[in-house]
Amino acid sequence: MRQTAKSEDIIELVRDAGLRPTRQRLALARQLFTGADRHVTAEQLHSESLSQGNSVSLATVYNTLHQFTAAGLLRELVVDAGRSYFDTNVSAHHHLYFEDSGMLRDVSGDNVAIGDLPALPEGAEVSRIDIIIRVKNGDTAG
Amino acid sequence: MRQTAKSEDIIELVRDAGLRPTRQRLALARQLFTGADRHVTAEQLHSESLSQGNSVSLATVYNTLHQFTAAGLLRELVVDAGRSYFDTNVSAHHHLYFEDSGMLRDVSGDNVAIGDLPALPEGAEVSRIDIIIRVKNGDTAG
DNA sequence: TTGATATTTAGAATCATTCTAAATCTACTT
DNA sequence: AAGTAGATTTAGAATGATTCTAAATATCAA
Repeated sequence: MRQTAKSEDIIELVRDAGLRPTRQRLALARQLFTGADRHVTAEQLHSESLSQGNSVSLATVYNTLHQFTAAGLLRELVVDAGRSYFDTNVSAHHHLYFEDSGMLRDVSGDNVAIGDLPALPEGAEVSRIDIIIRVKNGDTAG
Repeated sequence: MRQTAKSEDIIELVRDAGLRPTRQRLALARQLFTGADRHVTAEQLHSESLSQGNSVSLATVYNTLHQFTAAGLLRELVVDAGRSYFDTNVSAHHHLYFEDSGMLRDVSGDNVAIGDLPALPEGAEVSRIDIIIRVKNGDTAG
């Protein structure tokens, strides 16, 4: 779990990502990187922003999520066709996905072993391995 | 690799799924289940149908893909936000996803070992484990 | 053959996401 | 502190995949 409470730290975080520390980006970074790790959609983050009094457009939320992802601050998760989640935990780990509620929970990467991978074509390189354990019945916050 | 060439077999397949063997469904089943295993999108299957002279609407392609999936004849794959693939191979296996070309290739399930799963909440049950190995650079048909 | 029900279909509707072009900021430079 | 180039934000339009709707058509048991 990440813990970045101080304002200066948030400014640094954004600046280190090569981005100007604008009001919008700082507010979003604060939402994402202060407190426990989270899995959010663009819509969720947007409405959360508005309800906290941080006025920001949905387009900017999308832009920012992608910029943070490109900078390695977030990881994009594809668990559900037609909806992207962003994970603030970028260390090696996998996911439990509760199909009923749409909730996600992290699973330690240690619990899963990848054996021999098939030979990859010339020049190919593994960019990431996603493991999603889909669970039905059972409602748990995540 | 599945091999279901004969017409009677295709009719049986559709009927066993609890569906009426209509012209559209039979043509789609033939495209999907005759020959080697495939990974297709609705759009792909639709345009392939049309170019083979099998007139069918896109809505019916979507309906049919979902009905076949519910019947266990297909498995839906979520590898890319905003685009669903359907896999004719429903046995236990995983996937290599070529990010550049959007191509998929099967990986034997034997090569990947899942260790201790985390404790699931009361009543929860694993419905499926998806493993996607994302590959960049490297163009291979799949 | 007929009627009940399932299926197909065109086109509209939806939903997440991206694009566009104009307005507004940020951070240098004077 | 003012000027300015370039970055950022934004409303609203556009896109693209998918689903919905309601009417037309096909299937099947009797």
